Amino acid sequence: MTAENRADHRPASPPLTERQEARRRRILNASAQLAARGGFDAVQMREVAEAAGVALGTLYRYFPSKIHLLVATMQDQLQHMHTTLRKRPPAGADPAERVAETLMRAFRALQREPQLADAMVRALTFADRSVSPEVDTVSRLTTAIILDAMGTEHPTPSQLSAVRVIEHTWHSALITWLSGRASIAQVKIDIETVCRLIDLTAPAPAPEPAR
Amino acid sequence: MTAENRADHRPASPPLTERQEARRRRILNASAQLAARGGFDAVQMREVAEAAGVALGTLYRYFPSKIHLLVATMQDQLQHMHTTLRKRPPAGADPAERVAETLMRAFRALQREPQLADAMVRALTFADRSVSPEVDTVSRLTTAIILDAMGTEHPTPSQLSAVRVIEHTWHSALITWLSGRASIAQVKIDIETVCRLIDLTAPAPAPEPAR
DNA sequence: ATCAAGTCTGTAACTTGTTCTAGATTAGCG
DNA sequence: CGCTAATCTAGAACAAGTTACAGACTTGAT
Repeated sequence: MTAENRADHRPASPPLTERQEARRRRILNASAQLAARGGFDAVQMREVAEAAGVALGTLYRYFPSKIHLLVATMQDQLQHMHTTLRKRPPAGADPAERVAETLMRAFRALQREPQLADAMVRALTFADRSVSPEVDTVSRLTTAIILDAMGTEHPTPSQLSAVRVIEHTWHSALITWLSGRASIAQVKIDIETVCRLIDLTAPAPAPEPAR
Repeated sequence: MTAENRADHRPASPPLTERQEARRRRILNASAQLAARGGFDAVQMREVAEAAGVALGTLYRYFPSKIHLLVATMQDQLQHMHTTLRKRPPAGADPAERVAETLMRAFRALQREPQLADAMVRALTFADRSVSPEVDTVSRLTTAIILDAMGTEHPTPSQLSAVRVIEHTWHSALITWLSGRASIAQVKIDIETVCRLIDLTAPAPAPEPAR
Protein backbone atom coordinates (compact mmCIF):
# COMPACT_ATOMS: atom_id res chain seq x y z
CA MET A 1 0.00 0.00 0.00
CA THR A 2 2.98 2.33 -0.10
CA ALA A 3 4.93 3.48 -3.12
CA GLU A 4 5.30 0.10 -4.81
CA ASN A 5 2.27 0.78 -6.93
CA ARG A 6 4.44 0.92 -10.02
CA ALA A 7 4.08 -2.76 -10.95
CA ASP A 8 0.78 -3.22 -9.22
CA HIS A 9 -0.97 -5.07 -11.99
CA ARG A 10 -1.26 -2.66 -14.84
CA PRO A 11 2.07 -1.93 -16.52
CA ALA A 12 0.67 1.56 -16.98
CA SER A 13 2.65 1.93 -20.18
CA PRO A 14 -0.37 2.98 -22.28
CA PRO A 15 -3.24 4.02 -20.04
CA LEU A 16 -5.85 1.76 -21.75
CA THR A 17 -9.06 3.27 -22.98
CA GLU A 18 -12.41 2.36 -21.54
CA ARG A 19 -13.18 -0.13 -24.30
CA GLN A 20 -9.81 -1.69 -23.80
CA GLU A 21 -10.37 -2.01 -20.10
CA ALA A 22 -13.67 -3.68 -20.89
CA ARG A 23 -12.02 -6.08 -23.32
CA ARG A 24 -9.42 -7.00 -20.80
CA ARG A 25 -12.11 -7.68 -18.24
CA ARG A 26 -14.15 -9.78 -20.67
CA ILE A 27 -11.06 -11.82 -21.43
CA LEU A 28 -10.26 -12.42 -17.78
CA ASN A 29 -13.85 -13.39 -17.05
CA ALA A 30 -13.96 -15.76 -19.98
CA SER A 31 -10.71 -17.29 -18.84
CA ALA A 32 -11.95 -17.80 -15.30
CA GLN A 33 -15.22 -19.22 -16.50
CA LEU A 34 -13.67 -21.72 -18.87
CA ALA A 35 -11.12 -22.66 -16.24
CA ALA A 36 -13.83 -23.21 -13.67
CA ARG A 37 -15.46 -25.65 -16.05
CA GLY A 38 -12.64 -27.84 -17.20
CA GLY A 39 -9.40 -26.70 -15.61
CA PHE A 40 -6.19 -25.89 -17.41
CA ASP A 41 -6.95 -27.81 -20.58
CA ALA A 42 -10.35 -26.22 -21.04
CA VAL A 43 -8.83 -22.77 -21.25
CA GLN A 44 -8.22 -22.83 -24.98
CA MET A 45 -7.08 -19.61 -26.50
CA ARG A 46 -9.52 -19.77 -29.40
CA GLU A 47 -12.40 -20.39 -27.02
CA VAL A 48 -11.34 -17.64 -24.67
CA ALA A 49 -11.17 -15.27 -27.61
CA GLU A 50 -14.60 -16.27 -28.83
CA ALA A 51 -16.19 -16.15 -25.39
CA ALA A 52 -14.68 -12.72 -24.79
CA GLY A 53 -15.76 -11.50 -28.22
CA VAL A 54 -12.28 -10.56 -29.42
CA ALA A 55 -10.08 -11.85 -32.19
CA LEU A 56 -7.38 -14.35 -31.41
CA GLY A 57 -4.69 -11.83 -32.28
CA THR A 58 -6.18 -9.35 -29.84
CA LEU A 59 -6.20 -11.89 -27.07
CA TYR A 60 -2.51 -12.40 -27.68
CA ARG A 61 -1.90 -8.69 -27.67
CA TYR A 62 -3.40 -8.46 -24.20
CA PHE A 63 -1.85 -11.64 -22.85
CA PRO A 64 1.18 -12.89 -24.73
CA SER A 65 0.59 -16.54 -23.81
CA LYS A 66 -1.87 -18.87 -22.17
CA ILE A 67 0.34 -18.88 -19.10
CA HIS A 68 0.34 -15.10 -18.93
CA LEU A 69 -3.42 -15.16 -19.19
CA LEU A 70 -3.87 -17.65 -16.40
CA VAL A 71 -1.39 -15.94 -14.12
CA ALA A 72 -3.25 -12.69 -14.69
CA THR A 73 -6.46 -14.55 -13.89
CA MET A 74 -4.88 -15.63 -10.65
CA GLN A 75 -3.85 -12.07 -9.85
CA ASP A 76 -7.43 -11.08 -10.37
CA GLN A 77 -8.84 -13.78 -8.13
CA LEU A 78 -6.24 -13.17 -5.45
CA GLN A 79 -7.21 -9.54 -5.35
CA HIS A 80 -10.81 -10.50 -4.73
CA MET A 81 -9.73 -12.87 -2.03
CA HIS A 82 -7.54 -10.29 -0.36
CA THR A 83 -10.36 -7.80 -0.03
CA THR A 84 -12.74 -10.54 1.08
CA LEU A 85 -10.33 -11.71 3.74
CA ARG A 86 -9.83 -8.19 4.99
CA LYS A 87 -13.50 -7.87 5.75
CA ARG A 88 -13.34 -10.59 8.37
CA PRO A 89 -9.81 -10.83 9.74
CA PRO A 90 -8.77 -14.10 11.36
CA ALA A 91 -9.52 -14.38 15.04
CA GLY A 92 -6.65 -16.52 16.32
CA ALA A 93 -4.62 -15.45 19.33
CA ASP A 94 -1.09 -15.73 17.95
CA PRO A 95 0.21 -15.00 14.46
CA ALA A 96 0.78 -18.64 13.51
CA GLU A 97 -2.84 -19.48 14.22
CA ARG A 98 -4.09 -16.50 12.30
CA VAL A 99 -2.01 -17.32 9.24
CA ALA A 100 -3.09 -20.95 9.29
CA GLU A 101 -6.69 -19.86 9.62
CA THR A 102 -6.36 -17.44 6.75
CA LEU A 103 -4.77 -19.97 4.47
CA MET A 104 -7.35 -22.57 5.31
CA ARG A 105 -10.05 -20.06 4.53
CA ALA A 106 -8.43 -19.41 1.18
CA PHE A 107 -8.12 -23.14 0.68
CA ARG A 108 -11.82 -23.63 1.27
CA ALA A 109 -12.55 -20.93 -1.26
CA LEU A 110 -10.42 -22.76 -3.79
CA GLN A 111 -12.19 -26.02 -3.02
CA ARG A 112 -15.37 -24.47 -4.30
CA GLU A 113 -13.80 -24.11 -7.74
CA PRO A 114 -11.18 -26.81 -7.86
CA GLN A 115 -10.87 -26.69 -11.62
CA LEU A 116 -10.20 -22.98 -11.59
CA ALA A 117 -7.66 -23.50 -8.84
CA ASP A 118 -6.05 -26.21 -10.92
CA ALA A 119 -5.69 -23.99 -13.95
CA MET A 120 -4.28 -21.08 -12.02
CA VAL A 121 -1.85 -22.97 -9.85
CA ARG A 122 -0.58 -25.14 -12.69
CA ALA A 123 0.03 -22.05 -14.76
CA LEU A 124 1.79 -20.38 -11.89
CA THR A 125 4.29 -23.16 -11.29
CA PHE A 126 4.74 -23.86 -14.96
CA ALA A 127 5.56 -20.27 -15.78
CA ASP A 128 9.05 -19.71 -17.09
CA ARG A 129 11.26 -16.63 -16.96
CA SER A 130 9.18 -14.74 -19.49
CA VAL A 131 6.38 -14.54 -16.95
CA SER A 132 8.54 -13.65 -13.96
CA PRO A 133 7.18 -10.15 -13.43
CA GLU A 134 3.60 -11.38 -13.36
CA VAL A 135 4.39 -14.33 -11.14
CA ASP A 136 6.24 -11.98 -8.86
CA THR A 137 3.16 -9.84 -8.55
CA VAL A 138 1.16 -12.86 -7.49
CA SER A 139 3.85 -13.69 -5.00
CA ARG A 140 3.78 -10.20 -3.55
CA LEU A 141 0.02 -10.37 -3.22
CA THR A 142 0.28 -13.66 -1.38
CA THR A 143 2.95 -12.26 0.87
CA ALA A 144 0.75 -9.27 1.63
CA ILE A 145 -2.11 -11.57 2.60
CA ILE A 146 0.09 -13.58 4.94
CA LEU A 147 1.69 -10.54 6.53
CA ASP A 148 -1.78 -9.08 7.02
CA ALA A 149 -2.78 -12.20 8.88
CA MET A 150 0.34 -12.07 10.99
CA GLY A 151 -0.34 -8.47 11.79
CA THR A 152 3.32 -7.73 11.19
CA GLU A 153 4.10 -4.30 9.85
CA HIS A 154 7.85 -4.49 9.52
CA PRO A 155 8.94 -8.09 9.14
CA THR A 156 12.52 -9.08 9.86
CA PRO A 157 14.51 -10.90 7.19
CA SER A 158 14.05 -14.07 9.16
CA GLN A 159 10.30 -13.58 9.21
CA LEU A 160 10.29 -12.92 5.50
CA SER A 161 12.06 -16.20 4.98
CA ALA A 162 9.42 -17.95 7.04
CA VAL A 163 6.74 -16.31 4.93
CA ARG A 164 8.47 -17.48 1.78
CA VAL A 165 8.60 -21.01 3.11
CA ILE A 166 4.93 -20.80 3.93
CA GLU A 167 4.20 -19.69 0.40
CA HIS A 168 6.28 -22.53 -0.98
CA THR A 169 4.35 -24.98 1.13
CA TRP A 170 1.06 -23.38 0.21
CA HIS A 171 1.63 -23.70 -3.52
CA SER A 172 3.13 -27.12 -3.43
CA ALA A 173 0.55 -28.53 -1.02
CA LEU A 174 -2.13 -27.13 -3.26
CA ILE A 175 -0.64 -28.96 -6.20
CA THR A 176 -0.45 -32.27 -4.43
CA TRP A 177 -4.06 -31.86 -3.41
CA LEU A 178 -5.17 -30.84 -6.91
CA SER A 179 -3.46 -33.82 -8.46
CA GLY A 180 -5.10 -36.12 -5.95
CA ARG A 181 -1.95 -37.12 -4.13
CA ALA A 182 -2.85 -35.54 -0.80
CA SER A 183 -6.08 -35.28 1.13
CA ILE A 184 -7.62 -32.11 2.41
CA ALA A 185 -6.73 -33.21 5.89
CA GLN A 186 -3.12 -33.59 4.92
CA VAL A 187 -3.01 -30.13 3.41
CA LYS A 188 -4.43 -28.77 6.63
CA ILE A 189 -1.81 -30.52 8.70
CA ASP A 190 1.01 -29.36 6.47
CA ILE A 191 -0.15 -25.78 6.61
CA GLU A 192 -0.44 -25.90 10.36
CA THR A 193 2.96 -27.48 10.57
CA VAL A 194 4.69 -24.87 8.47
CA CYS A 195 2.96 -22.06 10.30
CA ARG A 196 4.81 -23.05 13.42
CA LEU A 197 7.82 -21.48 11.80
CA ILE A 198 6.24 -18.13 12.51
CA ASP A 199 6.57 -18.53 16.25
CA LEU A 200 10.10 -19.73 15.69
CA THR A 201 11.08 -16.55 13.90
CA ALA A 202 9.18 -14.07 16.03
CA PRO A 203 11.48 -11.25 17.17
CA ALA A 204 11.00 -12.08 20.86
CA PRO A 205 9.38 -8.79 21.93
CA ALA A 206 9.17 -9.33 25.68
CA PRO A 207 7.01 -12.23 26.99
CA GLU A 208 7.05 -15.88 25.90
CA PRO A 209 9.94 -17.68 27.61
CA ALA A 210 11.32 -19.52 24.59
CA ARG A 211 14.03 -22.06 25.33
CA MET B 1 14.35 -50.78 1.33
CA THR B 2 11.70 -53.00 2.85
CA ALA B 3 8.76 -54.61 1.08
CA GLU B 4 7.59 -51.56 -0.85
CA ASN B 5 9.58 -52.64 -3.87
CA ARG B 6 6.38 -53.30 -5.75
CA ALA B 7 6.10 -49.85 -7.31
CA ASP B 8 9.80 -49.20 -7.25
CA HIS B 9 10.13 -47.90 -10.76
CA ARG B 10 9.27 -50.79 -13.02
CA PRO B 11 5.56 -51.66 -13.04
CA ALA B 12 6.77 -55.22 -13.51
CA SER B 13 3.67 -56.01 -15.54
CA PRO B 14 5.58 -57.45 -18.53
CA PRO B 15 9.16 -58.22 -17.55
CA LEU B 16 10.73 -56.33 -20.51
CA THR B 17 13.21 -58.11 -22.71
CA GLU B 18 16.82 -57.09 -22.93
CA ARG B 19 16.33 -55.06 -26.08
CA GLN B 20 13.38 -53.34 -24.50
CA GLU B 21 15.38 -52.50 -21.44
CA ALA B 22 18.01 -51.06 -23.75
CA ARG B 23 15.44 -49.01 -25.64
CA ARG B 24 14.05 -47.63 -22.45
CA ARG B 25 17.51 -46.65 -21.35
CA ARG B 26 18.32 -45.00 -24.68
CA ILE B 27 15.12 -43.02 -24.42
CA LEU B 28 15.83 -41.84 -20.89
CA ASN B 29 19.37 -40.88 -21.85
CA ALA B 30 18.20 -38.99 -24.90
CA SER B 31 15.64 -37.21 -22.78
CA ALA B 32 18.19 -36.19 -20.17
CA GLN B 33 20.64 -35.07 -22.82
CA LEU B 34 18.16 -32.92 -24.70
CA ALA B 35 16.87 -31.52 -21.43
CA ALA B 36 20.37 -30.66 -20.30
CA ARG B 37 20.81 -28.65 -23.47
CA GLY B 38 17.68 -26.59 -23.72
CA GLY B 39 15.41 -27.39 -20.81
CA PHE B 40 11.77 -28.37 -20.99
CA ASP B 41 11.13 -26.98 -24.46
CA ALA B 42 14.11 -28.73 -25.99
CA VAL B 43 12.74 -32.12 -25.04
CA GLN B 44 10.68 -32.61 -28.17
CA MET B 45 9.15 -36.00 -28.58
CA ARG B 46 10.22 -36.38 -32.21
CA GLU B 47 13.77 -35.48 -31.31
CA VAL B 48 13.85 -37.81 -28.35
CA ALA B 49 12.60 -40.59 -30.57
CA GLU B 50 15.19 -39.90 -33.21
CA ALA B 51 18.04 -39.52 -30.73
CA ALA B 52 17.03 -42.77 -29.06
CA GLY B 53 16.66 -44.52 -32.39
CA VAL B 54 13.04 -45.53 -31.94
CA ALA B 55 9.85 -44.63 -33.74
CA LEU B 56 7.61 -41.98 -32.31
CA GLY B 57 4.91 -44.53 -31.62
CA THR B 58 7.33 -46.63 -29.66
CA LEU B 59 8.38 -43.69 -27.55
CA TYR B 60 4.73 -43.19 -26.69
CA ARG B 61 4.33 -46.84 -25.86
CA TYR B 62 7.11 -46.55 -23.30
CA PHE B 63 6.12 -43.17 -21.93
CA PRO B 64 2.55 -42.12 -22.59
CA SER B 65 3.32 -38.41 -22.55
CA LYS B 66 6.15 -35.91 -22.43
CA ILE B 67 5.38 -35.35 -18.77
CA HIS B 68 5.59 -39.07 -18.05
CA LEU B 69 8.91 -39.15 -19.82
CA LEU B 70 10.37 -36.27 -17.87
CA VAL B 71 9.08 -37.53 -14.55
CA ALA B 72 10.68 -40.88 -15.32
CA THR B 73 13.86 -39.03 -16.18
CA MET B 74 13.69 -37.40 -12.78
CA GLN B 75 13.20 -40.77 -11.10
CA ASP B 76 16.28 -41.93 -12.86
CA GLN B 77 18.39 -38.96 -11.83
CA LEU B 78 17.11 -39.07 -8.27
CA GLN B 79 18.16 -42.67 -8.01
CA HIS B 80 21.67 -41.73 -9.07
CA MET B 81 21.69 -38.94 -6.56
CA HIS B 82 20.45 -41.15 -3.77
CA THR B 83 23.23 -43.65 -4.23
CA THR B 84 25.77 -40.85 -4.63
CA LEU B 85 24.59 -39.21 -1.44
CA ARG B 86 24.77 -42.46 0.44
CA LYS B 87 28.43 -42.79 -0.31
CA ARG B 88 29.25 -39.68 1.69
CA PRO B 89 26.58 -39.12 4.31
CA PRO B 90 26.16 -35.60 5.70
CA ALA B 91 28.33 -34.78 8.68
CA GLY B 92 26.15 -32.37 10.66
CA ALA B 93 25.54 -32.93 14.34
CA ASP B 94 21.75 -32.72 14.49
CA PRO B 95 19.17 -33.94 11.98
CA ALA B 96 18.15 -30.48 10.81
CA GLU B 97 21.71 -29.66 9.84
CA ARG B 98 22.18 -32.94 8.06
CA VAL B 99 19.02 -32.53 6.02
CA ALA B 100 19.91 -28.98 5.06
CA GLU B 101 23.37 -30.12 4.08
CA THR B 102 21.99 -32.96 2.00
CA LEU B 103 19.51 -30.76 0.19
CA MET B 104 22.13 -28.14 -0.50
CA ARG B 105 24.36 -30.83 -1.89
CA ALA B 106 21.54 -31.94 -4.16
CA PHE B 107 20.94 -28.34 -5.06
CA ARG B 108 24.56 -27.87 -6.09
CA ALA B 109 24.29 -30.95 -8.26
CA LEU B 110 21.26 -29.48 -9.97
CA GLN B 111 23.08 -26.21 -10.49
CA ARG B 112 25.52 -28.04 -12.69
CA GLU B 113 22.70 -28.87 -15.12
CA PRO B 114 20.18 -26.13 -14.56
CA GLN B 115 18.36 -26.83 -17.81
CA LEU B 116 17.91 -30.46 -16.93
CA ALA B 117 16.67 -29.45 -13.51
CA ASP B 118 14.27 -27.04 -15.15
CA ALA B 119 12.79 -29.68 -17.40
CA MET B 120 12.39 -32.22 -14.63
CA VAL B 121 10.96 -29.95 -11.98
CA ARG B 122 8.58 -28.20 -14.35
CA ALA B 123 7.30 -31.57 -15.51
CA LEU B 124 6.91 -32.71 -11.94
CA THR B 125 4.78 -29.80 -10.82
CA PHE B 126 2.85 -29.66 -14.05
CA ALA B 127 1.90 -33.30 -13.91
CA ASP B 128 -1.80 -33.97 -13.58
CA ARG B 129 -3.66 -36.91 -12.09
CA SER B 130 -2.72 -39.25 -14.91
CA VAL B 131 0.88 -39.11 -13.73
CA SER B 132 0.15 -39.47 -10.03
CA PRO B 133 1.73 -42.88 -9.57
CA GLU B 134 4.99 -41.77 -11.13
CA VAL B 135 5.06 -38.48 -9.26
CA ASP B 136 4.37 -40.40 -6.10
CA THR B 137 7.38 -42.56 -6.74
CA VAL B 138 9.53 -39.46 -7.06
CA SER B 139 8.05 -38.17 -3.86
CA ARG B 140 8.82 -41.39 -2.04
CA LEU B 141 12.37 -41.29 -3.29
CA THR B 142 12.78 -37.75 -2.04
CA THR B 143 11.28 -38.69 1.31
CA ALA B 144 13.70 -41.57 1.55
CA ILE B 145 16.62 -39.25 0.91
CA ILE B 146 15.49 -36.84 3.60
CA LEU B 147 14.77 -39.55 6.15
CA ASP B 148 18.18 -41.00 5.40
CA ALA B 149 19.76 -37.67 6.20
CA MET B 150 17.75 -37.37 9.37
CA GLY B 151 18.82 -40.82 10.37
CA THR B 152 15.27 -41.52 11.46
CA GLU B 153 14.12 -45.09 11.11
CA HIS B 154 10.55 -44.83 12.30
CA PRO B 155 9.29 -41.30 11.81
CA THR B 156 6.27 -40.10 13.76
CA PRO B 157 3.30 -38.63 11.86
CA SER B 158 4.41 -35.21 12.95
CA GLN B 159 7.87 -35.83 11.55
CA LEU B 160 6.40 -37.06 8.31
CA SER B 161 4.47 -33.85 8.04
CA ALA B 162 7.66 -31.88 8.57
CA VAL B 163 9.31 -33.92 5.84
CA ARG B 164 6.42 -33.21 3.51
CA VAL B 165 6.71 -29.51 4.21
CA ILE B 166 10.42 -29.71 3.51
CA GLU B 167 9.68 -31.37 0.19
CA HIS B 168 7.14 -28.72 -0.66
CA THR B 169 9.67 -26.04 0.08
CA TRP B 170 12.36 -27.87 -1.83
CA HIS B 171 10.32 -28.13 -5.01
CA SER B 172 8.88 -24.69 -4.85
CA ALA B 173 12.15 -23.00 -3.95
CA LEU B 174 13.76 -24.82 -6.84
CA ILE B 175 11.14 -23.43 -9.16
CA THR B 176 11.57 -19.88 -8.01
CA TRP B 177 15.30 -20.24 -8.49
CA LEU B 178 14.93 -21.83 -11.92
CA SER B 179 12.65 -19.08 -13.10
CA GLY B 180 15.08 -16.47 -11.86
CA ARG B 181 12.89 -15.09 -9.11
CA ALA B 182 15.12 -16.15 -6.22
CA SER B 183 18.85 -16.21 -5.76
CA ILE B 184 20.88 -19.20 -4.73
CA ALA B 185 21.45 -17.54 -1.39
CA GLN B 186 17.73 -17.20 -0.87
CA VAL B 187 17.14 -20.84 -1.64
CA LYS B 188 19.79 -21.73 0.89
CA ILE B 189 18.17 -19.58 3.54
CA ASP B 190 14.72 -20.99 2.86
CA ILE B 191 15.98 -24.54 3.08
CA GLU B 192 17.75 -23.84 6.32
CA THR B 193 14.67 -22.14 7.64
CA VAL B 194 12.33 -24.98 6.85
CA CYS B 195 14.75 -27.53 8.24
CA ARG B 196 14.29 -25.99 11.65
CA LEU B 197 10.93 -27.70 11.65
CA ILE B 198 12.76 -30.94 12.18
CA ASP B 199 13.96 -29.95 15.63
CA LEU B 200 10.45 -28.72 16.35
CA THR B 201 8.94 -32.12 15.64
CA ALA B 202 11.63 -34.28 17.20
CA PRO B 203 10.04 -36.79 19.58
CA ALA B 204 11.74 -35.26 22.63
CA PRO B 205 13.91 -38.22 23.60
CA ALA B 206 15.19 -36.83 26.88
CA PRO B 207 17.02 -33.45 26.91
CA GLU B 208 15.98 -30.11 25.38
CA PRO B 209 13.57 -28.26 27.69
CA ALA B 210 11.11 -26.88 25.16
CA ARG B 211 8.71 -24.19 26.43
C1' DA C 1 -13.30 17.06 -41.06
C1' DT C 2 -9.07 14.70 -42.30
C1' DC C 3 -5.07 12.20 -41.93
C1' DA C 4 -1.54 9.05 -39.72
C1' DA C 5 -0.69 5.77 -36.35
C1' DG C 6 -2.15 2.45 -33.75
C1' DT C 7 -5.78 -1.40 -32.84
C1' DC C 8 -8.80 -4.92 -33.90
C1' DT C 9 -10.74 -8.61 -36.90
C1' DG C 10 -10.75 -12.78 -39.54
C1' DT C 11 -8.18 -16.21 -41.25
C1' DA C 12 -4.43 -19.02 -42.63
C1' DA C 13 -0.11 -21.04 -41.50
C1' DC C 14 3.25 -23.04 -38.55
C1' DT C 15 4.86 -25.83 -34.39
C1' DT C 16 4.92 -29.53 -31.36
C1' DG C 17 2.36 -32.93 -28.50
C1' DT C 18 -0.50 -36.79 -29.44
C1' DT C 19 -3.08 -40.35 -32.06
C1' DC C 20 -3.73 -43.57 -35.80
C1' DT C 21 -2.66 -46.93 -39.42
C1' DA C 22 -0.55 -50.29 -42.42
C1' DG C 23 3.06 -52.92 -43.01
C1' DA C 24 7.67 -55.00 -41.18
C1' DT C 25 10.04 -57.45 -37.19
C1' DT C 26 10.47 -60.03 -33.18
C1' DA C 27 9.39 -63.22 -29.42
C1' DG C 28 7.48 -67.18 -27.62
C1' DC C 29 5.77 -71.73 -28.62
C1' DG C 30 4.45 -76.11 -30.62
C1' DC D 1 11.10 -74.67 -38.53
C1' DG D 2 6.61 -72.23 -38.86
C1' DC D 3 2.83 -69.84 -36.76
C1' DT D 4 0.62 -66.16 -34.03
C1' DA D 5 0.47 -62.37 -31.14
C1' DA D 6 2.83 -58.65 -29.68
C1' DT D 7 5.90 -55.05 -30.81
C1' DC D 8 8.19 -51.78 -33.75
C1' DT D 9 8.62 -48.55 -37.78
C1' DA D 10 7.48 -44.90 -40.87
C1' DG D 11 4.62 -41.61 -41.83
C1' DA D 12 0.17 -39.25 -42.08
C1' DA D 13 -3.23 -36.86 -39.51
C1' DC D 14 -5.16 -34.17 -35.80
C1' DA D 15 -5.26 -30.68 -31.79
C1' DA D 16 -4.17 -26.56 -29.55
C1' DG D 17 -0.71 -22.84 -28.74
C1' DT D 18 1.38 -19.34 -31.35
C1' DT D 19 2.53 -16.31 -35.27
C1' DA D 20 1.63 -13.70 -39.51
C1' DC D 21 -0.92 -10.72 -42.41
C1' DA D 22 -4.31 -7.99 -45.06
C1' DG D 23 -7.92 -5.15 -44.51
C1' DA D 24 -11.40 -2.48 -41.43
C1' DC D 25 -11.99 0.46 -37.42
C1' DT D 26 -10.55 3.92 -33.63
C1' DT D 27 -8.09 7.43 -31.77
C1' DG D 28 -5.79 11.69 -31.37
C1' DA D 29 -3.87 15.66 -33.42
C1' DT D 30 -4.13 19.09 -36.60
